[in-house]
Amino acid sequence: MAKRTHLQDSEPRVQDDGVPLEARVRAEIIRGAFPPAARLRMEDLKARFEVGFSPIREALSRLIGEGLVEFEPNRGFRVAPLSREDLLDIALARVAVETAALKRSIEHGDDRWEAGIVAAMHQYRRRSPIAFTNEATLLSWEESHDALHAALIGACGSSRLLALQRRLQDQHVRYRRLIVVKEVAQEVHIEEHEKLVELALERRSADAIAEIERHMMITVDALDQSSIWEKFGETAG
Amino acid sequence: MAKRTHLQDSEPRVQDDGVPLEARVRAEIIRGAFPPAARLRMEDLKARFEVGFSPIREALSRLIGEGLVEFEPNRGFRVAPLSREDLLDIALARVAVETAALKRSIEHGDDRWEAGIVAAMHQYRRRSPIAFTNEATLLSWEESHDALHAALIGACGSSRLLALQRRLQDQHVRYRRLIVVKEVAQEVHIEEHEKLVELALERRSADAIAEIERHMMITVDALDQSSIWEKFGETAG
DNA sequence: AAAGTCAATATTTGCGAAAATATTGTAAAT
DNA sequence: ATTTACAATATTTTCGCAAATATTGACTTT
Repeated sequence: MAKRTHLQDSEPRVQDDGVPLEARVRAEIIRGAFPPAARLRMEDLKARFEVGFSPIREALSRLIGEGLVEFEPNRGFRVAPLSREDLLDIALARVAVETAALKRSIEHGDDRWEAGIVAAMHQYRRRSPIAFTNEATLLSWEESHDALHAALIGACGSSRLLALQRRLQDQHVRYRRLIVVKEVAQEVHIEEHEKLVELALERRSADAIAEIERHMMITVDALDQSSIWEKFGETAG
Repeated sequence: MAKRTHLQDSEPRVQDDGVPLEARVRAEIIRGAFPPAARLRMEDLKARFEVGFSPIREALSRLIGEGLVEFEPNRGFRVAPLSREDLLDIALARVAVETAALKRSIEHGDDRWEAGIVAAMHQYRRRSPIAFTNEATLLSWEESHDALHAALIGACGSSRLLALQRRLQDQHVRYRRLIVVKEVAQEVHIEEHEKLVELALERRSADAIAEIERHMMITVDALDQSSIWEKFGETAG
């Protein structure tokens, strides 16, 4: 008889089919369904996603490239760990990618680009609630927030810069989800984006870039003020 | 730490086998062993690399994230296609990543960083031959060239920027291999790098960045002067 | 005790058959 | 001649077992 090792029965089976397995696993990781650095045992995943070994290994292999999963030969896959240092690295890389892309967008963007930003900003404002009562509200807000950032660089004309921004943002979201978002003062957050949008539309490249650099530290600061890093055994250097 | 107190009596085949399959496939693709956009049939790869389906699919899945392979569900994998537009995109993204990393390196680099650059420049100069008579000469030159670029940004302090640079460089190399490198005037090429090294060591950030931006167009220009794009059916807009 | 040995167990990795899906080729209908 | 239908073929994709490797634990030796 197979011996029961440790069951990970906290989360029920994920069923959403028709969606590629890779997307499903990615969503689970970003959502934080697995603890950071958790081992991803094949048997567990097989049961959870109700597929065989091959598709799972393939999906995880893809997610390595997205920075969400790590791999060591013969020792399997694990969720990418979280640390303050890593978050700083993400913020750094995002600044590099996103400022370059924004600069180009500001140079080349037409009125369609402008309209996209205005629309995204509107939706983001509308979806910023007083409080996050349920998960749907949070997800809706997050989606509009990320869409605004995407709209701002939408005219950069580089598929690679766009893809990199998306990838780094996914990695960033894992950290954002660690804080009870209540802690993020909504008014201030909205104002920052309004400022950023304004600068972009006025084609004030340098100022917009400076704003992004500042903006990217929000998550770092918020997490520093919580006591999250201690939980991960981080020395927070 | 895996301790090996008693040796295995038969040392396994160390030839190709010690190298992970992913690295072998990547090398083949970068080398141009498969034509751009070529379909990668499972049976073919299985025969070529002498492994089963699973390891191949896994390796290819990883290479998607490196931008060397494309995938379409139920239609399999293919080598990432090449085009002038794509090369411009790579150059663009490289400028974004590499200038950000170089700027930070110049700000934070210590004498160890400087020494690394000087050493890399020396080796690069030594390995630049009058003519590329055989493949080994080419590979040796390429390695030293890429190592110099890595050394320049080595003190940027961001593992993500370093990884991105490496990844984009791999993609870039596929294009560089298209030209008979003879066409690249060696003296000019060396001089450009000497200039770049000089500016970096003198901590002239803005000038060094401008030099990189200019430098990144070399491959584009060289390929434009050849008639490569027509071969790919490119309109070369 | 502490460290080493070795068997028992757990887990990952590779393999090829079989299922699922796409592509091609042929013939009938418009 | 062009399109449609459908069978025949080719290819991808999944699955579970078996092999390879890592981990655990009980037992011996120093």
